[in-house]
Amino acid sequence: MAKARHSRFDCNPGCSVEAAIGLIDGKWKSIVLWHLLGGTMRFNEIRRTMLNCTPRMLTKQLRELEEDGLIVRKVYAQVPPKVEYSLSELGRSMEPILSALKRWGDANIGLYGKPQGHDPREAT
Amino acid sequence: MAKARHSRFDCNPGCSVEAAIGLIDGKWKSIVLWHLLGGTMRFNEIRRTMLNCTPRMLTKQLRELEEDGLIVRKVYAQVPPKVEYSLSELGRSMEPILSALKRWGDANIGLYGKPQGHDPREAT
DNA sequence: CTGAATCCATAATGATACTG
DNA sequence: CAGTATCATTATGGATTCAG
Repeated sequence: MAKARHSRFDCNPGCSVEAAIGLIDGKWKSIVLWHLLGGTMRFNEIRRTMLNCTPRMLTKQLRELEEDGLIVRKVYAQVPPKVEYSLSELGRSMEPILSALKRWGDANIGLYGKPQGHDPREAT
Repeated sequence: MAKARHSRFDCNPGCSVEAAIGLIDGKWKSIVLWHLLGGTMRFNEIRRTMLNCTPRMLTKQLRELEEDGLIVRKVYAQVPPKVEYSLSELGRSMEPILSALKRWGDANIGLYGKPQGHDPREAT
């Protein structure tokens, strides 16, 4: 959780909705988490799932997710570099939220052809 | 739904997670929706639940939610003005998401004393 | 009461190029 | 491969004032 990057608890102390949403806002966070539900992934592997995300942005989002304790970053000391990202326990506990988002999206905006193409549960 | 304010479907066509999250990001949207789960509310009534939200911001968020078809804005032609906001069917369908957020927040960040103080379900 | 108008500060995101 | 660095742009949020 590091230092409080989120000064967004100004709704009121009990507003946990705000707290929760604060961790998965940002343009790509929820997507990353969703993909990681399917298992460990490497940097470029994640990138390939969202080609419009620049490495700069991806790095930043990953770092924040890591700070918030939602994902785990594992670096292999080798050349070429290898870094793996996976969900922490806390991150995995967001599964209900992510699933709810997915279901809602599929039901209400899934107008773009078949909803999936990459259901994490059927990924490696 | 108006014109596509959300050009955030760049993950991939099936990425409904992104689509869904795109509708409730912003600093206050999820909070507003959460509160409206408890029933119709007026402008300042909503404001009082998040004192750090300026009228400008609240207006903007409400307009966007309206554009996206999540809430309904009802204006009474009278003086002083009276405007009521309530969830649309679509907005109400987000209840699972909002509940998931709330539950997660309560479980993982509810370190600020008793979680509620305003459970919409027990509001008027 | 429910906003709109204006101005401003900062944060978020993006493009591009480069590196160990 | 997994990032950094730099620059530019845009989006977001806020303060304040005004109005029907």
